[in-house]
Amino acid sequence: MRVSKAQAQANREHIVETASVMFRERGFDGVGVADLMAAAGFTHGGFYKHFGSKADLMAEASANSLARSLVSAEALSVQDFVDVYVSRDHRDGRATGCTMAALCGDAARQSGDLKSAFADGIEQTLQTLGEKYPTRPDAPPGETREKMIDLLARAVGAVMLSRACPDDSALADEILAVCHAQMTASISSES
Amino acid sequence: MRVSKAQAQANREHIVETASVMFRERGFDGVGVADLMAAAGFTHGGFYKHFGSKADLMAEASANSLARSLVSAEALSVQDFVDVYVSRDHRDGRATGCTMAALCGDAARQSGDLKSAFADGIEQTLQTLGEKYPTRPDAPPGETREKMIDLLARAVGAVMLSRACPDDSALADEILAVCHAQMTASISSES
DNA sequence: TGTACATCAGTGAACGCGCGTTCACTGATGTAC
DNA sequence: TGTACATCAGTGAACGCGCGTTCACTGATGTAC
Repeated sequence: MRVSKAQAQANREHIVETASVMFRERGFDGVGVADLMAAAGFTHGGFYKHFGSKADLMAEASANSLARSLVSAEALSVQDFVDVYVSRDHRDGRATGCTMAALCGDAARQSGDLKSAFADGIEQTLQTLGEKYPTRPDAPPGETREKMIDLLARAVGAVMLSRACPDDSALADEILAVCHAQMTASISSES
Repeated sequence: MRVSKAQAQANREHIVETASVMFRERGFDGVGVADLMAAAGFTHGGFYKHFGSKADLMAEASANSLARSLVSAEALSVQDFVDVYVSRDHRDGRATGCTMAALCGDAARQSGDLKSAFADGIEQTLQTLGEKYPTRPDAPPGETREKMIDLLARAVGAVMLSRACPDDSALADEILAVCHAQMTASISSES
């Protein structure tokens, strides 16, 4: 049952989108090709008409969701980013949250292709955040970038540590609340 | 071939130790029971004489390496901790480095037992770091703990983001260098 | 202290199962005339 | 525009393989007398 070119392209995009959600929820190893294709509404055999291997899809789905997360980031101030990112909603919504926080631990053990996708995503995030950050007239060159790198590491670290704690533990919430406050203080002391 | 009680206990500890290294290197899903037992010098069948399941060992190995990492932390000042932790050596030595940075992404998807081990490890680390941190006489209660939570999140986030970048990328080194400098500035501005 | 027997850490074959991947097949789409 | 044929997205059975776990067995250790 051949399908129109446009439909095939739409199906492919739907598979990538489904994969990016499932990978964030369960990790790369926690999602099987058959699992994924069933969730997308297909049988597993057709997978290899679209992708060379599962590893190829992992890289493509990661690149996709890393780039996509910036769509919302572009509309936010740096303080808004912190509010949205270092929050219980984000911590509890792994499947639709930031790909860095969901998968950077797994990415460390993957191929260069996958890591390149992550590096590109990190770089784009730093650019987008930097453009939203108010710069002092006398600021040394690179100061904004340095602050954004530190801010991103704090945000990712806070969410990941909070997620590693039991679901209703006080520590999980404390990590988020404390890091949110400290990051907010860092931002406002500059502007 | 039965083995003496003391030998059996030593063998068990050796398996836990081997597992904690292999899990940090390859992730929980990347290490099979047979793999692990072979690396420890045994055949796989004996595994269930020591542990109820692979998940049980995952929790025990995590608790073990989370507690063990404090042995070195106890001898360090907070600045020494930052120097050792936010470094290329640590980033490139996943197998023998901090369990939080190696496995907290995986921990988020595991059972409550495993997450409890992580929460305990985080709590112990915060305690140990806090005891090393100089407190101002007029500091409000909880200030030290808040600073240590933020510091730990920054350290873990920096190492994990750096590890997610391709092996020889400039960005991977930049993240470490920038976060190290920012964290150092945060520490010295207080003492 | 010496003997007889129960215990149990470690062995290695075997279990069912799900994995990533391949392949012959189907039939609607796209194309050539 | 209509017909004949090639293309190829999607199907579903099948592949070899490694997974976590079980089990009958071995034989040195630990224990009871």
